Amino acid sequence: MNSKIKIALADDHTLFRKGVEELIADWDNMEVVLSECNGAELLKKLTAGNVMPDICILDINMPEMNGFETARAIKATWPHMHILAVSVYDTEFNVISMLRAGAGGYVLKDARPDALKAAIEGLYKNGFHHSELVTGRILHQLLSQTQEANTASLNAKEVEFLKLCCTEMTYREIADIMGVSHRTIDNYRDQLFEKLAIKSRTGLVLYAIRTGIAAI
Amino acid sequence: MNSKIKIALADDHTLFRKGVEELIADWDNMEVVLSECNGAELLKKLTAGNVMPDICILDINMPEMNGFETARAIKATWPHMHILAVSVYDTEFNVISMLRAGAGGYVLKDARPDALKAAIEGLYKNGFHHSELVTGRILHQLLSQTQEANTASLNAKEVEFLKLCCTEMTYREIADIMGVSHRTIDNYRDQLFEKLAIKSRTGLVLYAIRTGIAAI
DNA sequence: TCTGCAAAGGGTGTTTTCACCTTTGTATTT
DNA sequence: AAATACAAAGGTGAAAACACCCTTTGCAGA
Repeated sequence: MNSKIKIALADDHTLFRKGVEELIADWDNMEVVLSECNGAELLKKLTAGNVMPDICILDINMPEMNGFETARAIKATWPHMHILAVSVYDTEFNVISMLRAGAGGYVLKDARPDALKAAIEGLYKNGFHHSELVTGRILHQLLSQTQEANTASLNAKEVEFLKLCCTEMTYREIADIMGVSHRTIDNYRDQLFEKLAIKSRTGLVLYAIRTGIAAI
Repeated sequence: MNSKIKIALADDHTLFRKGVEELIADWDNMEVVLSECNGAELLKKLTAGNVMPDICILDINMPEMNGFETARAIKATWPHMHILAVSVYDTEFNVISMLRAGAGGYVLKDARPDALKAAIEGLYKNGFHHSELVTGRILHQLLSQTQEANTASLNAKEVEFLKLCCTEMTYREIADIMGVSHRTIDNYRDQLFEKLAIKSRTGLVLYAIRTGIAAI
């Protein structure tokens, strides 16, 4: 064996992160060289350049800088860095967005440890690793949708609106907070309905929470 | 040292659970004797009676049987069992409900490992363990509220209804699924509004997700 | 047996949400 | 200068959500 696979972790759930560190410590072909609580911290450490990991394991839902943003930022500077996404949710949207952002693999937090190990090894060796589950989901999604639509890049207004939707305020009250007419709020809502294939405020709330846009 | 503190885990996030197992394995005064993916499984194992842990660490958000239900069920049969609640969320409601359900301590998933260790040891020794954060929150909540209201013991119908609220179905559609009149659904909703001090469907959705009633 | 309570369901009216389509102002392109 | 594009905002009507108050039914306890 030449040398160990160097791994960086970013996850705001410290207990989870420490747990993963312990798991990896038990595997003799890899080691954790960086362990940060969010993407911004990890980027700082990477930029400092003291250690350069082979693989970054990123939680999708992080404060400050979430998994999507972090992945894009890392890929922008280090295009060959391998990224493994970790999340509690396995929605098609999450998986696809993370892969689009440059991740080479996707592991759920309720995966078994050997699945994590396999993902890390596969990612290191081949540059990607996908479980059958994820492959199946992605194929289904990519095939079943009529293209576009789900790119779902939301602008700042839409994100702010979505967050406010996750409260008991009516749209009129949200309009007041955002300083626009309630008609404009109607437009925001209708655009999001269209863009995200949603039909109700409840749908917006669920979407915002699942994607981590709303903190809950 | 006499013998190790025997710990049972119940958490549907396998990776997290395995991580905690590893952490505990590093501490020489305790050991994991049971590790299950939900409350129902844990109860089965406890009932089988082959091993009896000193402490049960329960995730609040589990499918099948969540932390609240599991804690109550365990306390009903083994009133002296110590229960440590673990959750991603630190809402007052979660903390208080869990303590009411019989938990002697509450740890967040983003806690540091030594906080977990301290909680386990404190719980074993004193029967309870509360961080200053949790103590402060509870005091605030208990003092600031005008009593009652938040007992919030929901019956099976209400729980089913809340879960269905976390979809894009209208109340009429929910009524069809539940096999009751949409008038009855109005009653369920109005009762929950009253009971939980909520004013809108969005509020119900947020409540259901925060408490783990809805899986999301 | 009577009483009272709780669950299921109904009536009615207001507010909010949703759908769809139009107008206005402003900035950018050609 | 004209054409284009887009965000903001208005109009209108239908559906859904919310509020409040009422009746029936069944069942448990005095």
